[in-house]
Amino acid sequence: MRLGEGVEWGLHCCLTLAWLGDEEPVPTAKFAAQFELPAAYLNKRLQALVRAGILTSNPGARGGFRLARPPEKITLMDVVAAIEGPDPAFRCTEIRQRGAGADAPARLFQRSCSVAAAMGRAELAWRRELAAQTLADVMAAVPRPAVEQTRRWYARMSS
Amino acid sequence: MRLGEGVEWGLHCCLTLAWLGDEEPVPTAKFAAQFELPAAYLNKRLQALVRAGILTSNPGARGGFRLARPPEKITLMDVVAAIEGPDPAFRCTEIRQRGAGADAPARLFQRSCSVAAAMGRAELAWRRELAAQTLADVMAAVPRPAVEQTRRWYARMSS
DNA sequence: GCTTTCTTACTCGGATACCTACTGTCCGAGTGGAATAGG
DNA sequence: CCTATTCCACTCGGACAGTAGGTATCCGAGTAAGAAAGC
Repeated sequence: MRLGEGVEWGLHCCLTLAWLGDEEPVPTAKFAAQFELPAAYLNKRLQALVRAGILTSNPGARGGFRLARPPEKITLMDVVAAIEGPDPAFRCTEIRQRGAGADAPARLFQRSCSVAAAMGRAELAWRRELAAQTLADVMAAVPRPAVEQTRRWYARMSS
Repeated sequence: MRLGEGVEWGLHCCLTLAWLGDEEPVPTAKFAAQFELPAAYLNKRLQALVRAGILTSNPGARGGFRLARPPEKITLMDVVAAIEGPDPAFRCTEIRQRGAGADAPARLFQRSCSVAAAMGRAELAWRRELAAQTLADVMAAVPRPAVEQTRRWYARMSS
């Protein structure tokens, strides 16, 4: 099982937007320079966040991305779902109904597969934990000097 | 994010072994027939379970797989970890240290990345939920007639 | 000085290539049980 | 009837091909800000 790199990128970009405040939008190129990432591909991921309503984008000169709502109202689940998509990690293909179960009465399969149910409970726990943490919570865990370092870097870049 | 199909296959095979009892080992071919799966590939996954100490295998005629310990002592986490590998789903690549953070004092990065820590908490919740459920628990959730159906199928195959 | 036009820089969105990892197949080696031959 | 040999079915383990999805790049279209030209 693997989460795409885009999740890490998206979270760090949102975090950067959060502590830069809402003064001016940040273009993809700045994020790409900050983290040494491929700009075009990063842009694809940020667009996914826009489609999910987490970011807003402004075209044209001095355009870029902003948070669509305050960091307290953006959960990690929002970001992960926006980038990874809505599909569950475990996908039941109903192998119980194939082969040996093919000629069994359909009544046996009305209740959902117990294996899928158990895996689903675990995944639900994961989603709940993600939904319980907001961008603001993560911000609070970052030491002040690191935040200042980023702020200074952005101030230097915009001059 | 996606879990490989092997997880579903492995769980169903273990479950089948659990309620067939420990009378005689089940070869890969029978599992493959039961679920209509490619035998050689399924065998690869079962070997992974053997390496992890969940199953034991007997070579030679009338050989096959058995559970290495009773179902109460096999958690879903054991099976998932054996097949999916030990790597975490979210992998922190420390992008905070690249670009803008490259010339920052190393002291800023002694504490682990807050984003990785938050994602790690969610993943821990997932693992805990998996570890809290044993094969015996999942067995208990399967209706009796479905179990009988499988038992009959195996009885018919071994004759 | 004010308005209009033009230029520039940026985002958006799609099309495309690449590459990793998952899926699937094949084959030779080794092993244990059963059948067979010999005593 | 007992023992030893042979044979067969099965697992083991690795090598290798195919495929789906994630990664990465490029380019044209549309848009907003600023510069330049005209009134």
